[in-house]
Amino acid sequence: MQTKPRKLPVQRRSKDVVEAILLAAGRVLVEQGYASFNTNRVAEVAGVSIGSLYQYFPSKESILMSIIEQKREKLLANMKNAAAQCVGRDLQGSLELLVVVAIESKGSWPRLARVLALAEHDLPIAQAGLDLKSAIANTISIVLSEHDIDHPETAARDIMYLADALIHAAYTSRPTDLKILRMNILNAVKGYLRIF
Amino acid sequence: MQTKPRKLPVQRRSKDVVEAILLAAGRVLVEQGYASFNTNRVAEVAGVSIGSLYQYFPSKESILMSIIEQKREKLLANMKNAAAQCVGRDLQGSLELLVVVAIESKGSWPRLARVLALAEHDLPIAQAGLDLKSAIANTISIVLSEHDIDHPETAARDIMYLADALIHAAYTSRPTDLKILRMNILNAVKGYLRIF
Amino acid sequence: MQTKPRKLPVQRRSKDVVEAILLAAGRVLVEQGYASFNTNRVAEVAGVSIGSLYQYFPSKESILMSIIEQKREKLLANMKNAAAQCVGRDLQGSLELLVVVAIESKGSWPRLARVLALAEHDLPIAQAGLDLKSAIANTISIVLSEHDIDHPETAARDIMYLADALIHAAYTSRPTDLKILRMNILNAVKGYLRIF
Amino acid sequence: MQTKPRKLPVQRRSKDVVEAILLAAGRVLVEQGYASFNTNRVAEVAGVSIGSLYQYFPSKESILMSIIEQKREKLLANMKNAAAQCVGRDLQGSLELLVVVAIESKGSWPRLARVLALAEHDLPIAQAGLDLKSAIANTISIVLSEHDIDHPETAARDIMYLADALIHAAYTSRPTDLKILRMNILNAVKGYLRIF
DNA sequence: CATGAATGAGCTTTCATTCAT
DNA sequence: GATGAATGAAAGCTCATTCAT
Repeated sequence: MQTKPRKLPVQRRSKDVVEAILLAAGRVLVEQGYASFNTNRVAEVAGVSIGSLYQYFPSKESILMSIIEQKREKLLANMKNAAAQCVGRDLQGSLELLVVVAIESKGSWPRLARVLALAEHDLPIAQAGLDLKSAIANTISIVLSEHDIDHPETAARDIMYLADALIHAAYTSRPTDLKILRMNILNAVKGYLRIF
Repeated sequence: MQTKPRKLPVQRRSKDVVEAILLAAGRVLVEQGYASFNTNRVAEVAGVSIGSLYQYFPSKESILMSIIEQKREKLLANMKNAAAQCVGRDLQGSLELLVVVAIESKGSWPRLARVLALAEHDLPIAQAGLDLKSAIANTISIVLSEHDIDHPETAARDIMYLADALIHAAYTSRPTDLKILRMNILNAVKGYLRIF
Repeated sequence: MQTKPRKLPVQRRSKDVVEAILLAAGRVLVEQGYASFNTNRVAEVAGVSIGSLYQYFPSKESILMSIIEQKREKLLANMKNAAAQCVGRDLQGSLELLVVVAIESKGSWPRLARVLALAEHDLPIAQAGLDLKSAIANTISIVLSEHDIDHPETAARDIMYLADALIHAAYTSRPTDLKILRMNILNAVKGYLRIF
Repeated sequence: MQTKPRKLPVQRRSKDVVEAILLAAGRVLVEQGYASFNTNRVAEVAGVSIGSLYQYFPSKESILMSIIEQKREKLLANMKNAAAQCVGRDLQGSLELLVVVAIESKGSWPRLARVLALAEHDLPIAQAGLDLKSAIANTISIVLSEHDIDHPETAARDIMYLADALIHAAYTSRPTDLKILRMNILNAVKGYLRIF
């Protein structure tokens, strides 16, 4: 199974098509579920012919991978940005920044995040995706190290999962007060790190 | 789509068949992934004819639901048992008990637990499964109420997700020290509840 | 494919079972349609195990054939009886008698009669059923001969179909006045035979 | 169950495929019977892949419906045409015209007509098919009204069934003299209508 | 004989992918 | 490049029939 995009979309038009496909794929995943996710549907929703879809994505799986990478790249960028702003702050302030970014990122597509997690299980390990995940964890880990947290890598990973879980829980039930959510995550993280 | 078991396995033999199917389904989910989960494969792994599978499960989805219910029923029983032992204890001691039970339950099939949690979103709402989830949350919620925790229902739900996330994170990377895992969860929970 | 009943039901109990199966088969055909007619369903509706059903009917088709034969035997008996009473009457009176019998026979299970008539084409030619059909036509044909009708065999056959068609038409739309139906059939038959 | 054609065959090629499928379906129905009618067989006989079949027909049933509609549309057109030519004629002449059309239509596929009648029993009520049936009856009914026949709707329906029955009877036995068939139907109809 | 669990061929339908236009 | 009709492997599911109990 091919999983790398068949060609890099260099031209303007190509980029639009790729973007439309990824958008449509996200919509299908969220609205119809992973089991109903199929290339014909995606192409239709994207307003693109199935032939064109295969021009840019060599397989169904490659579409999923691309979405995952896309989302992770964005998250990584945001996280790096937040980490940069952490310099000079205390740990509590730093965590706050990171949590806000996490909520903003996942919170804007909470259902998609969940479906992608399911999809990732089914995918052949895509190094690109894993590398991004590591990079994100690493970004957090560096912030933690600067405040002398033990096992910063493990802690970073745990914190990511922990935040994800609470964000998901919040968006699963109805109306979500983001302030409270932020506070809850922060408290859990601080508890985990034993900062009181 | 039918999702209720077609005939209740009353006889010994039937119970064996149903058990074999659920076991096989779990193996397929864990070893081959959600996308490869299909009735033919499950029947084959279970050593049962496809016809027999459909005698007991009216649809592919009903198998998933049954596993989820089975696992949740066991967890609920364990949780109720733990909750009973919580009477008279302080909050910290109670939480410790509950966390241990959660780790023991999910920890014995961590990968399956994860796939099921994610797969659930792809399923038509199965009231039985949801009810069990509520019942579990409720069991925790009652313990929390006895110690005057605010919003015990929300807290109970969040704690469940939080614990799941850290258990999953722990089992995803390799060797897991259960004591440390327990402590980490407990700390996060205590932080979430603002008990220091 | 086996089509003859596997054993003649000599004992009382056997007769009941056979009767129950034929009755159930008729109900299934009428209520669920030919496509939904299957041995498991018939056995269930009959309150008989699928094993027992196959004790008395070697195949699905044999059940259909048996119903057809059963109904035809009854019709044949009634027709013969009517034909006997025709002796000495004029043609018009004779036809009236036969038409009344036809209406009474088909009219008591019009929907089933229709399905069976159509289903018969799907069956391997069952000599028993065909023989009965011929016998019925023959009974009519003899009456016709006695009044010097040309081509009495063809006429007999045509009259049968003609009557069936009008009976079916009548029962397809709602409330049916049997007197009018009888008159209509009689008029058509008389027209066909050119008796005015 | 889907029953409406999935995509309208606008292009030349599509039309060919749809036509091939309907033709093949008719052949299978006639040569192998309703019970042996299945999509794989139809696709094979049509020389089309099973996938293509499902591009144009969303279900097995939709194929049946399409044949029924196709045949009825043709019959309706012929009937309307005949009815138009009836203007100014006397009743006897009008009936003759209609009977000729009926014989020509049904007579060209007598066995198929029968199987379709059986199939129709199993189909969810397809409004299109029913409407066509009504339209045909209505066409006849209008002709009858113009000659002051009582209950023209009922009479129209009865005549349709009556003619079908005699056509079927004629084609069921061997060689059929169409002139005699026409005369027989006409006589029966005239008898039914009490025109002598 | 009665039972009904078990079987598996075979049917319906879907969907990833290709390729002629 | 774009298109979308066509393909067919593969999945979901049914049901006629058998056979161990």
